[in-house]
Amino acid sequence: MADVAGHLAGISLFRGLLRAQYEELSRIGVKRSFRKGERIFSEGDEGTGFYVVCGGRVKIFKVSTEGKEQILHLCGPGESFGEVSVFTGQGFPADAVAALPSTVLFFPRVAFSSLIRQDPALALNMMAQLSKRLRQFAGLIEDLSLKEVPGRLAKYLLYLSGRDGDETVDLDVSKGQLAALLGTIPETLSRILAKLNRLGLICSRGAQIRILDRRGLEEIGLEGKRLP
Amino acid sequence: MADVAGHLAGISLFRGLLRAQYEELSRIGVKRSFRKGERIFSEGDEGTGFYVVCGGRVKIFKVSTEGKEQILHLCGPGESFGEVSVFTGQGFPADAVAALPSTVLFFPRVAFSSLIRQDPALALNMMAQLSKRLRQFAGLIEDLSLKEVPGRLAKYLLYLSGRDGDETVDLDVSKGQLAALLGTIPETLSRILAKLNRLGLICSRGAQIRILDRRGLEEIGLEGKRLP
DNA sequence: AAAGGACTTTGACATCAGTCAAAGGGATGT
DNA sequence: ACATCCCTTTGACTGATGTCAAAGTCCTTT
Repeated sequence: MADVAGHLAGISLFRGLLRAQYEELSRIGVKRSFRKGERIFSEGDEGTGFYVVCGGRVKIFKVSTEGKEQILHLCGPGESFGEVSVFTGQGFPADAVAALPSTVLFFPRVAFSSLIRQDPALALNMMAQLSKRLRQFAGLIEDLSLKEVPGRLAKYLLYLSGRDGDETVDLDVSKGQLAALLGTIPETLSRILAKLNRLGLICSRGAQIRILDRRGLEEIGLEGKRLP
Repeated sequence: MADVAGHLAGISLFRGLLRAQYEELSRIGVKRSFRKGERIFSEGDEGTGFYVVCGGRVKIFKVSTEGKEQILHLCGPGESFGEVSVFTGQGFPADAVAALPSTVLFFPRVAFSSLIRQDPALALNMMAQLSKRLRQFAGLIEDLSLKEVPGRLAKYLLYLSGRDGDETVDLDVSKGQLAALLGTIPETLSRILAKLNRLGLICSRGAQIRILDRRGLEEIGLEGKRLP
């Protein structure tokens, strides 16, 4: 229990709450562990609550009838998922699988609802979380509909390097998963990485990618320039 | 004022509030009118509040550098938009334009925030609204990434006919706008409509479309079947 | 009724990206 | 060290969809 309460402090969804709320949260939160690849829920399952990632990584995704996968979000420690079904009462809108060995906290819907009713700060944090995800989804829609794959990849590389401020970025997911994140397939991703290498925009060796021409990537990822 | 208060009762975001809250809402809400095509806000504009549509229709969309447009949502009477920037404090994530002559209520951010802090019912309604939009966006991402245009169109036609329960549906948007909603262009939409006609799945005359083979549309829109 | 303009349709074409197949490379476990 | 498996890369090909251009249709305005 003390362990659970410790986690709560570092989770943005639970920032700035009253002491009593933390105790209540750690009382209703249930810790669950999943092996890599293990399924947490499936699209359409009844949403009996939502989750917060403690450790590992959880993949939220959709699958087509032909088996192609589109990742909606990769949730790392401190991030929540499955909130949507708490507030709409329908089934989960997507699948969730542990992309790495993962530990999560599960908060049952009813108990959490009554908690959120009592604490405006918790409600506002939740609205901020939902809004953030909505903004991210709007960006993904924009990318899928209005950018070509090279543009999406360039933007993603800039995003990764922006976090570190570094010229060398490490892909934190396999290339197959990166393809699913960018709305394409591994073969296409591989070809475009090769092309960016040839053009001297990047220098990639395995999961390590050195950015050689940031401006060039910006033209492709942000300004819609096409590859020659 | 009485007029404004009258509107509030029928808006799902404001359902089930205390009488005092309605009065407060009608006090802080500002009515604004827009001509057809008039811009309400642009992506990146500072979000000083959010909107509720009273009459008309508001288009929320993204535009690519080449000018292609992807509609995120068409907001009709009773629907809200621009909420995201209330809770994240960043600029609006997309553009908003009146698709028809429209009247909206504007709720300034700060005043609304304090209101939501006082009334858990309003907070829960807002979370439900955000969740609903999130679910819709997840569906759009799925469609854009995992379905081809015929599938998206078939699904949309089924959606329209489901509302009426009727075999004949009327497109409530121009075909150009429908294309932007489905993530394609008018030429492609036109060709696919022609193909569905040829195959005997529908019979379209202008904006009127009669569904001749519902099962066939379901195979295309829901099961990923390809057109011959 | 005529004229103008916007929306829609059709055709020819280019191209991006997915499919299928096979080879290459790297990690893991025996 | 070796074998196996999985991920990744490359090649040849196909197909869906966007681009460009022109013709057609509908609606509004004069």
